[in-house]
Amino acid sequence: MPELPEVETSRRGIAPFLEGQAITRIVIRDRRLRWPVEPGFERKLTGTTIESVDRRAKYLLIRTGRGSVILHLGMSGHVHIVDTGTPAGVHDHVDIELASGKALRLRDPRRFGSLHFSATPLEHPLLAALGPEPLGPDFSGRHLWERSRGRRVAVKQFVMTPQVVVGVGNIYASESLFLAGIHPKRAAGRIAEARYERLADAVRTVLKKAIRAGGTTLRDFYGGDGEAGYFKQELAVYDREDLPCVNCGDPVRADVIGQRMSYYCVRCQT
DNA sequence: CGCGACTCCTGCCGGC
DNA sequence: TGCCGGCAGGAGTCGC
Repeated sequence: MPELPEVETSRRGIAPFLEGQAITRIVIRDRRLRWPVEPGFERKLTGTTIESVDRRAKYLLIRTGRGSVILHLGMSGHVHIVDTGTPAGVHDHVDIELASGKALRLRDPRRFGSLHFSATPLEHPLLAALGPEPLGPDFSGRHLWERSRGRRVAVKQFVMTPQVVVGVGNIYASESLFLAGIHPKRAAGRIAEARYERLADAVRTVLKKAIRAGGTTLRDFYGGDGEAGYFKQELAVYDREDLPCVNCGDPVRADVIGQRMSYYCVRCQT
């Protein structure tokens, strides 16, 4: 669920409920996330007022007068707005209760997500070394080309590295490489700058499209329907093993690259 | 430093 | 129908 588009969709969904609200109480039912939630987390935030909800990479940043909540949803995390006092499910680990009577609730069955507090979140060790935002001004084919010189890893793994560029997860790596016509196993250091320009364009195109589809997901999300994937219909290769390539009709291949399942067209991607 | 393997955890799906 | 193995949209960490 939490690809960059879904995190961005969540941000847009929750921000109106949070901004300007005082935090009245924080309830943590299970501190065992990817890293244990630090003692004193609640104390540092209770009584402060939320100024904005931002996003950096796949991290949500809830900014308050005293510092920021740094929230990562991992593989299975969701945030949603509930009325304070709504009974919590087994995997509803954290509530941030607001003066309005609403609460931000974090649900994360696999507990791969994380929750931190920092006065200077962009300098936090988890965020300090991150690469550029794919939809921001610092991301380009030139950037990918420069960073990939001398690298022998498969380009798919390269483009999924958060220190290279953030927000390109397993789905969008496959989709972007298909759109750019680049074979996912090709060594990152052996791809010309012009092809990286095409890849950068493809990443931007795919992510923007997914964010638009994510807007639709949001309604389902709040309706408690889960994220019945409307953007799933738009996927060209991901999860389409043996189905015809939308471009040439050859069967889509599925293959493990760097311990992650990958999908591509042998004829269209070189 | 780069790279590949491993790790955390639960839910769900397909196959038998 | 029920059980079981395998796999899942992330990414830090470790050993070489």
